[in-house]
Amino acid sequence: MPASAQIPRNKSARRTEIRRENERLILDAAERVFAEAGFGGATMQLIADLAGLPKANLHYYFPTKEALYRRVVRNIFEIWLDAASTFDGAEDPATGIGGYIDAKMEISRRHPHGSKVWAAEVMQGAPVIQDYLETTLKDWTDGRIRVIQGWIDQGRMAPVNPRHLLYMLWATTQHYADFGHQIETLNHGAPLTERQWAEAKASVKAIILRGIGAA
Amino acid sequence: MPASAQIPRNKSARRTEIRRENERLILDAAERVFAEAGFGGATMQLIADLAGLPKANLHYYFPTKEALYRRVVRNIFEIWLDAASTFDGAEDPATGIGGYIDAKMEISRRHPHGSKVWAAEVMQGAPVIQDYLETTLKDWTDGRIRVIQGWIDQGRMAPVNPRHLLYMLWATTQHYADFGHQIETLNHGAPLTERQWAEAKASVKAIILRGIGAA
DNA sequence: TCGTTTTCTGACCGTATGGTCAAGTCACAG
DNA sequence: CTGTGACTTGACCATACGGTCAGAAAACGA
Repeated sequence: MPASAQIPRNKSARRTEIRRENERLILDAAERVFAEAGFGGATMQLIADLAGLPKANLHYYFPTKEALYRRVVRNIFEIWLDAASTFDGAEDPATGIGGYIDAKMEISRRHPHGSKVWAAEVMQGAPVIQDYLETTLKDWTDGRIRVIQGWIDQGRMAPVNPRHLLYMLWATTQHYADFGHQIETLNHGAPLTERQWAEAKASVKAIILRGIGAA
Repeated sequence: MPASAQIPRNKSARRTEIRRENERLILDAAERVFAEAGFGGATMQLIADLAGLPKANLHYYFPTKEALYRRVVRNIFEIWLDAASTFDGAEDPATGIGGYIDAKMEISRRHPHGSKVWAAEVMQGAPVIQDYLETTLKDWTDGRIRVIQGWIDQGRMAPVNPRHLLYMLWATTQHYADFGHQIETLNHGAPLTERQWAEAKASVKAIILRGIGAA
């Protein structure tokens, strides 16, 4: 049993690995470039350089610039939807909404590029993900509105408009990603520290939870 | 005194008029195209078509695409700063912050394109207006934080972090412009009605003012 | 080792875009 | 009416970009 042999568990494990690794490199680079330059301002050459691959290689894995962009947007949308689960298990608004704020703030912190790509896509009229807005997002929103309305009916929180509450949650949490550069500039040009992120989360939760009478 | 004479108050009033009118046409078209396609995706040809002028004429009034873009961004920044005045005259937080919310919501409604251009610019790291962030915006922010801190010290509102309160105000109000398309999609594809805008404003004010203990 | 399939890549192409220019047209002062 | 200078515009140019392709290299199964 020679130790030199590469352990190909199943057939062509190495090739699968290569493919996965390169797609990862390309998607990471693309997310960043799309975020920093927008779809129109991004160039395949720049993405290729950042990924450390020749441009032609990008077109081997992703046929067109738009296909690559689609994948980037879909990825962030899925991350975004995952955070939604926080909402579901909760019994009371303080836990459910507080947890949702924490989860979305964490996404803003961990995936600032993806967040910006999503924002830019929506701002430009969602040419690529309009169907997601009309189906998945709409269903999710309607469901969450029902949950909030339930809390209101049970007297667990003030009778606010659930839809606008949701918009406020989205706006406030995403702001820390999308306008991160502005926040950084107003923070003497330095990124928020661990402590400052905690302060931000606490502030947002404090104002909103008290604002809906669930503090 | 022949009535036919064009009343040129000062010299070459007609030419001044032509220039002003054309710059207006170009800036309006540019604001919209930059908002819908981003700086990189916008083309001078598209802006020219929308303005109803030949492309070469755009370059007569604005030497480069970037110069045109600069003007668009500066314009929205000035509108944005004007709304800030609402903050100043107020004695108590309910009036000051409530008025600021109204003013910024109104800007989101009246200038959705400009708002998006501004957002995209900041998201991309503010390559054009970085100096504004570091000077004007920073000064304004510091001043307003002092005002809010004053209210807190006087016991007129809860001791929230003034900076994060400001961020929340910006985020929430701009959301109605920047994510207007998403909001419209979730509103059965229709723009918000007069009544719905009023509801939005009222909801935002209710939650925030109660959230800071100024309701 | 050998043939097959997948991955890699430099060179190339057609097009679209920002910008230029020279020859016009028009406003207007004298 | 005429000269001057501001405005207009179709035609043009250089460049950059998305995308293609043919052939080399590497991985793989037998």
